[in-house]
Amino acid sequence: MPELPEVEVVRRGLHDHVVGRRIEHVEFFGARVARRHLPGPGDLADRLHGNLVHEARRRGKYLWLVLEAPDGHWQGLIIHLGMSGQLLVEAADAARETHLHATFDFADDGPQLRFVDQRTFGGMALSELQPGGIPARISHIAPDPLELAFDKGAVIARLKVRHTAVKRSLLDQGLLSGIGNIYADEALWRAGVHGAREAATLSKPALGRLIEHAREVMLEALGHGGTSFDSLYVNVNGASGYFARSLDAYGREGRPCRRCGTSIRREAFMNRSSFFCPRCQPRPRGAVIVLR
DNA sequence: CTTTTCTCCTGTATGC
DNA sequence: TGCATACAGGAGAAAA
Repeated sequence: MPELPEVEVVRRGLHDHVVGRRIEHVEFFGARVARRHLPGPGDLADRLHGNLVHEARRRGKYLWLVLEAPDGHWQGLIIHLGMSGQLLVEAADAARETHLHATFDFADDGPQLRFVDQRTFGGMALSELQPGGIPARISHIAPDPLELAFDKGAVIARLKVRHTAVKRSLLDQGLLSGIGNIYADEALWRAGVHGAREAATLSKPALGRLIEHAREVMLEALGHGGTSFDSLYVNVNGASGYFARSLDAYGREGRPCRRCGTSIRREAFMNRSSFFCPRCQPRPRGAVIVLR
């Protein structure tokens, strides 16, 4: 499940292996991955032909390649990995993956870029670039906590008027981006806050600490190459990250809390699993937020 | 406007 | 062994 650290690892792979190269030929297998490009995959492939890759950028869980078309027009190719998307750099004659959706060949003798996605929640789309360099199509995605543009005070102010669960707010990519289910649970565990707490009921300092924990846990995960539970998340060379062994809450149901020894619990929340320590993260009194 | 629910997808695990 | 069901969950559309 690629979240910010995992996507950043992939971005660095694109920087190392794709930036500076000219796209020669793109092929899509099926229409699903290019579904957000309304004219269809054939049109998208045509529009990518001959583009020079200037940069690989990221905001939250979104990646984009900064491209210069043959006519001098600059544009962004947005790539989202969804749940199980992978970008792999491989020799053109390497064996075809089962869920291969796209191949990019370049105008050099170097390796191919492939998009492989089992669940096909991922996708690609072209977008104009706004003055700040952010693609217009993801202008609704808020800055992530690792960006210079991230304004912690502004995020705290918006959380203070949110009448919904604080975990739901952490997952809201329009409020702050990059956090998914794993790092939300980790940040909440570190902060000692139950995810069902109404965001507005937390003090500003407590909200600030929560955001800081989210930032720190994602930075640590990045330092370990990201979190992998299986072969679904890998870097462009197909290797897994090893932060999973450092997780304190996510996936640790029934195992002792590393802080107090209490058994970690798992509960369904927002149609997802939430892992928390019932002692360090007490359920909000009065339970204003409905769990389902 | 804010908040919640539904839907997309397929491999893996589990129960009967 | 086979079949049904639950689960993993990001994000956008639609509904409330």
